[in-house]
Amino acid sequence: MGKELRLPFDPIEQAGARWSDEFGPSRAMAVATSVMRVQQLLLAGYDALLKPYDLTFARYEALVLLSFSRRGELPMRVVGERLMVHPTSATNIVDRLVRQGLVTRRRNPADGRGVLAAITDEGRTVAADATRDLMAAGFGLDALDDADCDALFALLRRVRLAAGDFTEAPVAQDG
Amino acid sequence: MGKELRLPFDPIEQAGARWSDEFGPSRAMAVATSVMRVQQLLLAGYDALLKPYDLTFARYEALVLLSFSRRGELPMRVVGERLMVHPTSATNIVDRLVRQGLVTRRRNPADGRGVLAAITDEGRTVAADATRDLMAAGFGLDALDDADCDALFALLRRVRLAAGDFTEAPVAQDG
DNA sequence: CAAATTTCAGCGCAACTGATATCA
DNA sequence: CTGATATCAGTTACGCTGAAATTT
Repeated sequence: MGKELRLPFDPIEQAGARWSDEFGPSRAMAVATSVMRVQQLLLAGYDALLKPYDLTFARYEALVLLSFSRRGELPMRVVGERLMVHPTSATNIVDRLVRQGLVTRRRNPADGRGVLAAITDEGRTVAADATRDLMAAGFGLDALDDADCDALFALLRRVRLAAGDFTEAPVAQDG
Repeated sequence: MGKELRLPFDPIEQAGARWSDEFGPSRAMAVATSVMRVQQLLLAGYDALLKPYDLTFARYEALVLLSFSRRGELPMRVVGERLMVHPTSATNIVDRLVRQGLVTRRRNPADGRGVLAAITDEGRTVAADATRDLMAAGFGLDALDDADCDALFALLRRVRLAAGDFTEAPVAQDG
C-alpha cells in the first residue's frame, strides 16, 4: 500500500536539489523517482478499489486479458507473455482465479503440452464490474485531461521502446 | 525482473484498442498500463546495475538518503517517511545495509525511543560508485532529452499531487 | 497513564531456481 | 531424443498487520 504522508513539500524535488549539489544535475533521477512513486500510488489505489472483488491488480489484469481474447481463453504461455510475468507467476495468478471460480483450466486440444486458461461467466461479470469502478475513478488520473494523457503516453512509450519493451512497429509513418 | 520479450507490436496500444471496443475510450487506462510497465523496466535495469554492489534499488535509495543528510544519519522514522515505506520496511532495509557494513545503528541521544541510522565510509563509497554507474546509464532514460524529462516530471508531479503525495508547495525555481 | 518509536513474528504475494511430467 | 509447456517444491524478498518493548 502507498502511504499517505502528505509532506508539506515535494520530497522528490527536494531530493533532486540535494542530488544536484552532490552529483551534478540529473533530471533523469527526478523522473525515475517520480515514475517509481506514481506507480506506487496508482497501484495502491487500484488494489484498494479491487479489494471488494478479492482481486489484486495482477489478477485483474489477467482477467481482463482473458476477457479480451477472442474465445475467452488463452494458453498459459501466452498469459505469462502478455502479462510479462514469470511462467510460474502466471500459474500462480491463474491458480487464484480458478479457486475464485473466475477462470477454468483445460488441456489445449491443439497442443497436448499446453493448458488453456478460460474466463468463466462470473469472471466476465467481475471483470466488467471492476472495470466500471476503475473507470469511474479515472484510473487515478483525473488530474490529467485527454491531451495530457496523450503526451504522457507518448513520453512513456519512447522510454519503453528504448528499453526494448517492443520493437518499432509500423505505426503512423509520418512521424 | 523485467522480461525481455520484444514483441513485434506495442502490447499496450493493442490492449487499448480492444479496451475501447469493450468499455469505451479510456486514454487513462493506456497511461496507467504504461506507468506500470515503465516502472517495471526501469527497476529491472536499476537492479541489474546495482547487483554488483549487492544493492536493490530500495537499499540504494536509503543509502543515498543517508549520504544526503547533513550528518550522515537520520532517525528511522525519518528514513521511513522519506522513502515512503512502511516503518517495518525501513527496519528491514536498514537491517540489510547494516549487515553489509554500509550503515550502523545507534540510539538517538536526543530521544531514547528512537534509533539513528548512520552511513559508514564504505557506505558512502558504495553509494558514490553505484550512482556513477546509474548516471552513466542515464537512469534508463536516454531516450528523453532535458525538455522531455521536464515535461514528464511535470505531468507525473500533477498525478502525485492529485493522489495526495504531498501538499501544494512553492515550486523551487532554481534550487 | 497515553502516545511515540522501533522491532519482532507471522501472513500474503510475487519472483526465481530446479526438478518433473507430458507431449510435439 | 530434443525441445517446449506447465506445474510443483523450495527459497528469497518485501510489504503489511498486530503485538511487544522502550521511552517521552
